[in-house]
Amino acid sequence: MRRALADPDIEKRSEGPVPETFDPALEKLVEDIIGKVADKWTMLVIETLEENGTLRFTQLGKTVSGISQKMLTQTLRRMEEDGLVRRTVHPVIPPHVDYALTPLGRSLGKAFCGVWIWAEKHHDEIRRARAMFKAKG
Amino acid sequence: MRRALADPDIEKRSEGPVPETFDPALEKLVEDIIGKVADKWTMLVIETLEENGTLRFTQLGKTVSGISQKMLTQTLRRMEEDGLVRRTVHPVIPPHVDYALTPLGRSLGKAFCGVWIWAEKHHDEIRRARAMFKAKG
DNA sequence: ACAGACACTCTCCTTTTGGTGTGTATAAAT
DNA sequence: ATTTATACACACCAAAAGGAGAGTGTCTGT
Repeated sequence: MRRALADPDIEKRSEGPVPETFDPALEKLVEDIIGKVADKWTMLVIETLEENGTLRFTQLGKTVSGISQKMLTQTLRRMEEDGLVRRTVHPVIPPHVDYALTPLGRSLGKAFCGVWIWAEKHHDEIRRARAMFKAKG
Repeated sequence: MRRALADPDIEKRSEGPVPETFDPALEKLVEDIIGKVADKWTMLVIETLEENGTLRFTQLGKTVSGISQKMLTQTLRRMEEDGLVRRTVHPVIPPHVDYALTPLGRSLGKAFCGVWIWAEKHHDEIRRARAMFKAKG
């Protein structure tokens, strides 16, 4: 993926993860999506909803450790816009709104799973790498 | 993963991606790692190095579309610190430095692959969701 | 009459992020 | 003597991210 390089001896020996069609607009969209879904809060919200099923706003706020109200609202809105969560408003008083993952959101959760597992699996290796780096530079 | 919820009827029906030990410090480390590796530039650099193998600084700059020199240096340093890339300095003049993925970096690339594939696979669905959201709100 | 619950919104402020442009060391080439 | 190439570092500045806290509407409970 991604063209370029003025240098001739690079190129080929590629084998990108996905068979590409090299549409620059689509590429931009995909990068945009990646930029959004790879957001820390998005990932944590997905994880929380995966584990707990449907949750209300304040419950989410308590569960996603360290998130501010503002960020929670913002994250949820964007996720709703992208079709990752379904927002259900029950018109009662006091207000009752709950959030659940859509199938799309759940599929993203699975895709992320690989990264979580990677992090859990390799954190030791990373800590050692950091120590080495600090020690020798 | 992650405790809490004052609500009793939540809890259980969990089944997190990874068998946890609930060490809060480790959890923080993992979140920190996620926060760093899920960075846009990190992902793009990994992808570029995966496709092209060893590259020099300026080649990377040209290949990773839109990255500034500053961000490239910064990203590479952090990746080096975390053991994702190996930085090799050839003491010649003019300077020659090249970068390659470590096995750890390559394994992260594979983990990310799932997210890339997800994005490529579902971008249509997302576009439709966005259109719907704009239309009805 | 007043407080409380809920799901926000709005404003203010600080921190972080990231771009641009300039400087540097050194030797070879012009 | 000047230019070129390389891999940055550093300083300055604009924009974006994100936290804190107050406000809002409406009904219920005291």
